[in-house]
Amino acid sequence: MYSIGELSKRTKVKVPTIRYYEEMGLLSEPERTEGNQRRYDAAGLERLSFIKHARDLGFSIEAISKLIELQGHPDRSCQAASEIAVSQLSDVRAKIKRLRALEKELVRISKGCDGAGVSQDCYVLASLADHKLCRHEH
Amino acid sequence: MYSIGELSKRTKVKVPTIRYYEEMGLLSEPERTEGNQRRYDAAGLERLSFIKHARDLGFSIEAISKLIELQGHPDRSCQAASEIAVSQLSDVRAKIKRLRALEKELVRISKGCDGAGVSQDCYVLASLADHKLCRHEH
DNA sequence: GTAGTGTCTCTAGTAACTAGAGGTTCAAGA
DNA sequence: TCTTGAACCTCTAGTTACTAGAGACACTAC
Ligand SMILES: [Zn+2]
Ligand SMILES: [Zn+2]
Ligand SMILES: [Zn+2]
Ligand SMILES: [Zn+2]
Repeated sequence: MYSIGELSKRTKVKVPTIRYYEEMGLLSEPERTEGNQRRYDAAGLERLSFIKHARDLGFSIEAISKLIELQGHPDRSCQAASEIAVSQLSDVRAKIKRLRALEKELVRISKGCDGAGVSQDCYVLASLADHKLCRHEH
Repeated sequence: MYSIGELSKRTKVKVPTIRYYEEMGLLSEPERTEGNQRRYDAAGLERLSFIKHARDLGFSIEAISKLIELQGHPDRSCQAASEIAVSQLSDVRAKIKRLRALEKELVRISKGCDGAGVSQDCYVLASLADHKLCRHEH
């Protein structure tokens, strides 16, 4: 049996976050000591590792909820899991695309100013004031 | 003079967001009609366009505050502006890096499951349960 | 038995908005 | 001039995924 602090050390998930996951329904309520402290078993540890891994990969709490629900029903179709993964991938790709556009623009903007001048002539400020100076869509 | 709705149309910033920017101190309080409605002049429109553009480029409200402050003092050094732009660029690059790592992993994960199977054998669920299946750092 | 650390619940704060309630003002047409 | 409907007002609360802090209790080791 692990205390919440033990679990935290093993999973690198902070203690308040573990409690938060419980409140959100991702973790089922663990046993308690007579003094009301949480005690987790191996299954609890596994479940939290799953959640941590999914969070690290950018899945939302809601998506993880659905995945865990599915995990609890081994004979159900995994179509939902596949859809969640695909949608997560396309989210990530959309974000990358947007960030690359921003990157290009920001490179131009920061190249245009070395910080040695004066606010009035600053290329950074001028660029923000006028989208027409932009070379790319964003 | 523009009403808040006019301003919203011209800048594509939603009405409640304009009020929010005012509350955050990004926009100075505009004149009001006798009936207490906001009326903006050309300077207000310009200011909001600046904010919108900076937000589109991912700058935080706090960063934009500093940039606007600088804009109000044309003879000050623009070093701060340069630093803000550089730091924004490196933020964006860090995010891209992380997302690319996630993308690789998610490609592997979603390729491993077409949704036709059953939860018990699902590669998506197995991958989330076991980081050792991962091919990349993330 | 006591000290010190860990744990408990509860509230509030973070970023940047967004939604809704309940009420007032404006502009245009009859 | 009157009316009607859209736009506007303030205020509160909700969103996401936590994080921080207060004040009190539990556990472990010496
Ligand atoms: Zn400059
Ligand atoms: Zn631009
Ligand atoms: Zn599957
Ligand atoms: Zn992994």
